[in-house]
Amino acid sequence: MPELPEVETIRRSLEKTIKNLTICQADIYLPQIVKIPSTERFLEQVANKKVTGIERKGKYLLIRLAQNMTLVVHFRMTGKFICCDPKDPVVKHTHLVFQLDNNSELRYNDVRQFGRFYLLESNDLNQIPGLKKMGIEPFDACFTRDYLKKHIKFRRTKIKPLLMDQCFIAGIGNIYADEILQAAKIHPERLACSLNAREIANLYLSIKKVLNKGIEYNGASIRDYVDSNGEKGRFQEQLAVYNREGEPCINCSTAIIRKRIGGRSSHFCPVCQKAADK
DNA sequence: CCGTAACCCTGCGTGC
DNA sequence: TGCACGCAGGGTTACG
Repeated sequence: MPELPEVETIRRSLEKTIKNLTICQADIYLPQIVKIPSTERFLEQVANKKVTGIERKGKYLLIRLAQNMTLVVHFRMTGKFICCDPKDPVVKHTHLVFQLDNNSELRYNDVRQFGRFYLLESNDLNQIPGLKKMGIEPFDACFTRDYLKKHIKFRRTKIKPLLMDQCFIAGIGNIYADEILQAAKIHPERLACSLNAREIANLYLSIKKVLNKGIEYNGASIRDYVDSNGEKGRFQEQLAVYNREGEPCINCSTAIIRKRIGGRSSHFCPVCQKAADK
């Protein structure tokens, strides 16, 4: 499930493999993957476009093309790119194929079919609601401890769902939210407005530290995430709480709890991450 | 503003 | 061996 560190890893690998290549043509095998424009216009407009750069905003990947066009990709749960030889067998769940001018192919594979593609003029990206409403980038210079403090103070929601709210901060999903709260020693059900200055400072540092570590380890390969060269990440070996229900806490050996919070399964240490008194 | 739930979809684990 | 079922998960949308 590509979150910020996984998408950043994909971005970096694509920068090496497809930047400055030209897309000769594309084939769509699952039309619903392409949200904007129609499949016909998509195929027509993407053909013969040079890839000029690859950027990331939150969990979105932005493939910049010639003539001021941008191909936007959201991987959701199981989407991935595969760079390969055209002769390589087309594996199951391949929904989109781009033929490149160096006789290679970039294939989009997505078991759950939740991922989405958009092809737009670069100044029209606000047509994608998730980009228009996107919150601050955790590595933006404007994201400071004071910024976090200011925006957290009046929110009467639980801290974990807030961390995962893409309108609040961009790029944090279920895995990294659990890991960030563990690092900050904050219970996921604490109300955001109840955090004191010390806790907000810890949370701020933990957001940066955990996301940076995720990038450093090339993302987490839970289930079957791989980058566009088929490389697995190693962050899953560093997880302190996620997917560790019943296993001992790395600090105090207490069994890690799993609980549904805000409709998502959440993992935390009941001792290190104390709940607020009711 | 906040919480809950449905929806999209397939693979996998479980129970029979 | 195999079927039926429920669950997982991100983001969007609907509703109270």
